[in-house]
Amino acid sequence: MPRSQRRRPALTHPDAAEIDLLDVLHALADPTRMTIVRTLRAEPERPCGTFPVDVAPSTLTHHFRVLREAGVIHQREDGNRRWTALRLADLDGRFPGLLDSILGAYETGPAAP
Amino acid sequence: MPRSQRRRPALTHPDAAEIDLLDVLHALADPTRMTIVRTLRAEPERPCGTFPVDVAPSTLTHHFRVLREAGVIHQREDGNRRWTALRLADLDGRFPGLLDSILGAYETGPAAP
DNA sequence: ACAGTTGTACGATGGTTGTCGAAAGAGAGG
DNA sequence: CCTCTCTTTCGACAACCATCGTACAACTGT
Repeated sequence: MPRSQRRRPALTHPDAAEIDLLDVLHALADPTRMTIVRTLRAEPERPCGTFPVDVAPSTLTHHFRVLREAGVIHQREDGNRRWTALRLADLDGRFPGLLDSILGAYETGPAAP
Repeated sequence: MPRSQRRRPALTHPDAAEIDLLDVLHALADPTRMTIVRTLRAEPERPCGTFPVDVAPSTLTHHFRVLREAGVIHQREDGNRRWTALRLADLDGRFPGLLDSILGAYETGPAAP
């Protein structure tokens, strides 16, 4: 039986119209989550365990939930893996240009010493 | 003796080059602070006590410190008052277009019910 | 059936945060 | 001097958050 038919808490994603800006900002205001989002922009979809972050798996699950409940990422199940993708269209539909602006600002580089 | 010469902890503002994006995002990811910044964009400078927020004065002081240490606002003392202003030029110099993009996104309105 | 892989759930923990009230400092004005 | 206004500091509190280890569940392969 595939996971999508299991009797377990399904992956909850907010509607595009329900995405709250403050939730998005809070989700992005964390170095680990920012790394996840940046990695995800370069590649359309990617399994959970393949992100260049240095935290425990359970911590990674926590960060994915924060991003998912904020409406930043989408996760789908496929066999044993959970594929993660940016909700680019939804985010850009609700807040045009915002994600590019924030990610672009991040590329400007860290603060000077 | 004016306040600027007092023996009290001076107002510390980070250098423009030291402004960290994650700190800015975290500072803006709060409804009270977002209201402060939005109010500040409409008016160039404004005394502390005149913001349309519904929190205790000590809480307001706390939020001003978060915004100031993130480099979002500048505060100067004048007699009995503390004038607060957006660091628009510094912010836009470091992260061009970012603040407009975020505030514009906020004007898009709250999440649908 | 069995072992390996992938990711989650739970419980705990130390740190951070938003909130407030009470007290106090500093200036303006009488 | 005394009082009033504006704002801060301190101490406290509950809530939240990032982190981890352990245990577990589901799928994949042999």
